[in-house]
Amino acid sequence: MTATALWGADGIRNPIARFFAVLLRRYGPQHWWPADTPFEVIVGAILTQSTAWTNVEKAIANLKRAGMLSARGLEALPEADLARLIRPSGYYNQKAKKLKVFLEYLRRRHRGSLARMFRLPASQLRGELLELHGIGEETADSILLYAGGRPAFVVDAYTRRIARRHGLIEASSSRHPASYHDIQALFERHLPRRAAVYNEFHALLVETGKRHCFRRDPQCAGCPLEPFPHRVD
DNA sequence: GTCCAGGGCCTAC
DNA sequence: GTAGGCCATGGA
Repeated sequence: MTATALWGADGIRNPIARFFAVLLRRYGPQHWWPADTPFEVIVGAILTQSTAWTNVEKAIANLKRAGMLSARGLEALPEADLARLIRPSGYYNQKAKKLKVFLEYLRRRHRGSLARMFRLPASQLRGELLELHGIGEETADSILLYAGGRPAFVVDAYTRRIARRHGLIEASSSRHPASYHDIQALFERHLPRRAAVYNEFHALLVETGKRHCFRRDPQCAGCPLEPFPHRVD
């Protein structure tokens, strides 16, 4: 995937497309999501909530080592044992409960089959996932995109921060900060509606965010993205 | 010791 | 509707 293939060779008009091109050139394809199966993606999406991925890797490795990284495996595991195995990912009691809630939903609603689950229209599936305790908008979209291959742009803390600092979203009057939906709609409006594009872009935003876009350092030293505010409608 | 990470829920105003 | 507290480990 190249930016010119996506937007044509005659120059890239919108800042969002330019950001994508710059990041792809700088960091290359990110090969997300780092998981062997869609089920592993979903487990990872829950475990990575407000948690460094390195800690999630340890938890996933524990589950694999125990031979439990499957719907059947996790269902057979008492919640306390599950919590113990995922301990390195933090918030382990909360996350054990969240995983159990999802497993219950998968079994009851889709007879335990992810293939059945992903047969639902994306908007309906998103709505059902949001009903579950422990799955909010970002996790639901991560599941749709990275496990289901659906074009749902994922908005995470880095995406928000980068969009704000680089002027892609309105300098939020603190009374009306841009909502998840606003930011998602902004990106989706300016990108080809393709899962592969959303996949790569979000991964690249996280990569540059981890490197340059720190919470308490608006300097963003070394950031490859254009620093000045943009008007994006 | 302090800060932060690929959020989400709950409660109090 | 939204700000603030809570959940918790591990690396920098």
